Amino acid sequence: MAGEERRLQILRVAMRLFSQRGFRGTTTKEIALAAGVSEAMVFRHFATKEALYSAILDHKACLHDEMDPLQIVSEAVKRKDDAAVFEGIALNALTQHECDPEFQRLLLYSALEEHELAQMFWEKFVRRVYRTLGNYIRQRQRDGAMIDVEPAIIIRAFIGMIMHHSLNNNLWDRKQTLLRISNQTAARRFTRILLQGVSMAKAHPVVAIDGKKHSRRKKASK
Amino acid sequence: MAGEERRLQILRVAMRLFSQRGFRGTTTKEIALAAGVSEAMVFRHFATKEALYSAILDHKACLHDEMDPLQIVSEAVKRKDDAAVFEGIALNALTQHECDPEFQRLLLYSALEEHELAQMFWEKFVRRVYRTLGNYIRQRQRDGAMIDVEPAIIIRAFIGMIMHHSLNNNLWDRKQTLLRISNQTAARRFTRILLQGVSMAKAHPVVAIDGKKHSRRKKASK
DNA sequence: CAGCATGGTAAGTGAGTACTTACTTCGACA
DNA sequence: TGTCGAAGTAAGTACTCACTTACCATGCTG
Repeated sequence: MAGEERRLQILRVAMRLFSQRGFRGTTTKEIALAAGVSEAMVFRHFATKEALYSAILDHKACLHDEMDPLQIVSEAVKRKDDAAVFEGIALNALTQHECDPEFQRLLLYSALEEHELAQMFWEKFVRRVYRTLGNYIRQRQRDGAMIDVEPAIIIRAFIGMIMHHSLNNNLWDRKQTLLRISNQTAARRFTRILLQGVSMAKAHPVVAIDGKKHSRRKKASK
Repeated sequence: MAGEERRLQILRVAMRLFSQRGFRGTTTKEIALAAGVSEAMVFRHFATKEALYSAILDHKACLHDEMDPLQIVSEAVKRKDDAAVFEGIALNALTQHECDPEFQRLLLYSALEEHELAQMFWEKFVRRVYRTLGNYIRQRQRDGAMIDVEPAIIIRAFIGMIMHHSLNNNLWDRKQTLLRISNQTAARRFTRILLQGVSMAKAHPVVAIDGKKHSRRKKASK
């Protein structure tokens, strides 16, 4: 097998094992075995185990580098179609997490182990999401379409729903015993809750036991 | 130092180290050193490293066992004061995560490493939250106070906001550069978004569980 | 005082672990 | 055909790991 080809193969195998067992939990021998070569070959292609790990995170991270999450919904952004914007982002994220559950595990491991490349991913990717999506939200607030709270809070609530749902599906509750819905449905429902939650609609009436309505304290905020 | 006392001391030290570096990333020698005893003492109190780990998770988990998250807001539940119910739960969780960031890390590590006790925690604690909070939500749906979607979705959205926010604060963005708000504010804002998001208000007429009539988008004009 | 339970340690042990070295195989091509 | 370089390996090396053994010290009790 040619050099570059083998290198990639080892990389892929290692990626799988690292994501399953973490950095310290995976031995170079196991990687070699799973790749069908001797341990020495692993060290011919990657100077150290650490270098192999870094190569993997680099490889993964650079895929996400190019991707601007708002680009995929740029049409909807232009139309100011909030539902399409948020649903698009949600569906895209959920689908990606579903197709590549390795990545989430890898990222979590590296965050826990405080690997610098996890932080790099955060700086580059997450920060950009907060910036670009934040800009969009600010725009919509100026339009009078959304309540005037710090955009970062709205983003955190939204990303929280999505990430937590993904985390549930491929870490905690893989059988989906607590909640089994399609990504489409999840994206639609979460978006609906978020958008109605930040819309300008007046505070919702709370129906009490006696059936009387007493409006909740004037928009608790501030 | 007396036996039981030493045992607890080793447990606490190990808890700290395991939460920082994970199970495989922590050596028994380090634990002994940090506890100021010889390695042999660790093994006098805990048969194996695994047993020590289990003792820790047990210790932590049993604290959470007794705690019913709805109990803390039982007054509000009786009054059917949704805002107080959800805000109380959120604030309680956020505060706990802030006081004891070790626990979240420990739980994440053990979930990634597929330790059975992480699953036990999930089964016992999370499942109960979904059950009891689900019952409350169903009640409120019958009252006509909340939209008729699967309660688990609402719960997932809510817990997602909270957990993700905590995870941000003590794993990804400890300096809180992206969003720095008090737990009170976070609880209030998240609750507001959720409750308005699931209220019967007509802000976003997304009819159709069946998906027939998608007449959202009406604010394009602005 | 002997006996012994309790709290403690120094110095191992064998099984890994990351990484190295010295060697073989084999196809391309001058 | 000879040789050169790249793909590949078996068998180390030096070290770390969880766990053990054999022993010490103190103080309590009959």
